[in-house]
Amino acid sequence: MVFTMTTTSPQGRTELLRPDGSPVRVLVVDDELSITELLSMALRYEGWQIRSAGDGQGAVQTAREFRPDAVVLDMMLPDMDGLAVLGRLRRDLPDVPVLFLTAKDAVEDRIAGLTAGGDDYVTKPFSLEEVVARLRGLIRRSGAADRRSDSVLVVGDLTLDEDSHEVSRAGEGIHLTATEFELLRFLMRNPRRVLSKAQILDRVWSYDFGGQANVVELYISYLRRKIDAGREPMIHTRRGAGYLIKPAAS
Amino acid sequence: MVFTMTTTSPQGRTELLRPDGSPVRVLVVDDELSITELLSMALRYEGWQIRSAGDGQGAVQTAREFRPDAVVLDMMLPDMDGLAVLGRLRRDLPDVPVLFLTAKDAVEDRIAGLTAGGDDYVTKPFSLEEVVARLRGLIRRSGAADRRSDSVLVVGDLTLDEDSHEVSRAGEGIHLTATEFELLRFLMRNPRRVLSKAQILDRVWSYDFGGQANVVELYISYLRRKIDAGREPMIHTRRGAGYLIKPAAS
DNA sequence: TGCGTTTCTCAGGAAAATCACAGATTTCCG
DNA sequence: CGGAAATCTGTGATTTTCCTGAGAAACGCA
Repeated sequence: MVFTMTTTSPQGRTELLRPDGSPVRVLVVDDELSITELLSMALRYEGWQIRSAGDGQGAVQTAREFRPDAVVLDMMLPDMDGLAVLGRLRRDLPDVPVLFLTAKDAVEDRIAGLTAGGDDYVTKPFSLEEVVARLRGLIRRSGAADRRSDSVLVVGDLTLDEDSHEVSRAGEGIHLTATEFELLRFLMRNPRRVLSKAQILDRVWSYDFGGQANVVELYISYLRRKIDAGREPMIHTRRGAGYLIKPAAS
Repeated sequence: MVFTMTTTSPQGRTELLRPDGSPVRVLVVDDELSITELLSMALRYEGWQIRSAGDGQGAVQTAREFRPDAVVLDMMLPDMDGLAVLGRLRRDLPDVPVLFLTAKDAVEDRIAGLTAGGDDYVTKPFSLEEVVARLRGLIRRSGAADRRSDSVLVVGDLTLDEDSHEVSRAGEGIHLTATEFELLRFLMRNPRRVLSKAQILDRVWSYDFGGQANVVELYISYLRRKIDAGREPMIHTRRGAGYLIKPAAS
């Protein structure tokens, strides 16, 4: 199936659509309600259609009739092993890409071989930006074989490549740390739109982050040094509201 | 049949296509479900169309109607000998190339005779990179005999010949061990793209590897000594994300 | 069998990234 | 202009991630 990119979202964001123009469908499987709720909300915000399940049984059943374009699957389910669920899912939907959720320390053993099939995983606790980015990648790549990968975000003379993790402004390469990269990606995916510190914290930092809220200020400061240094600034503060990024020209 | 190479895959990777533009078809035959699953997933990711069978009977039957462009065949099947299956397959598809899967300790001379006919084999446990590479080779050669050049990967002044296993940078030959070669091949097949340690491990090491994840770091270190030694580095670390290779120029 | 090569584990150390804290600076508003 | 609130940023502690030397074990080959 070929997914297309359009910029017709009400937010003015780029979003993925199925060939018939209907929204992408994602199935979320996790036994913790708080996680499925969190993910459902974040993914709906992407304009996707979400269905969720709390166990393997439900997952297989829902998948059969919902026919999702991608699945987010917790490896630790009450009724069956993540791999068993995967097997059943694959029987009905042979090509559906799967994003696994796994505990930080359980990573190495059972994930073996899974990323080789084009699937991917994130460790708990994750950040929503990470999940969304990985899902977008999976969905994009699962599409028919003949489309250019549109993995580059552009705002003014600033570009960010999600595949190579390369960032450059006015042609000049810029090195960013992992957190800086995710923050900039979030900003660039929402250009000209004010994002509150709370929103940023919720999206870019993992859901169990317990630190001081001013990390956002700190990382905005880091980004400015690297992105805006000496140039016309692109990152702006809206005092009392948040931050936004926009092309330097306007 | 002549297969053509295009670079239009969503990953920006080179991929094989049949003359009519339809995907290459591969039949996977193994009695262990986990193996057929693993291979199916990995080969689908190459953009190929996969069908699998769990025994000789099913293999012959599936082959008859699926008409694959290549077959991956475990020599150890429950119902019939690998040779018998081969014979039957050849009756319907005289020219289809076969990649044999064999146990490490299996008698090699039996295989040796078979591979003389343009077939090939890998021993279990295998790495996916190896299987994919061999299959690509078989399919390519079964098509037209005269597109040797396609077996050379080039990134900047670094070249790697998948047929002769020769590697050179700036014209200077470099000796690599088997593992180093496979790692470099994987990197070079995905230039300018960040590959996580998990992806690399899943692809380059055999599916039953149970060791420490830092072998990847170790072999990256080895490669750097040989590839980047003294020169402008081509292998880059994206801390917290993975590694990527790109031409020294940019 | 014996020797050189290759693969891999282990562990120390270096480097980088993350973040808390607090003082400096800016903005807003009366 | 003055003060309060909000934001910015320098410093350094802590944690995470990565690199690589040394050596053990497995392998390949004569």
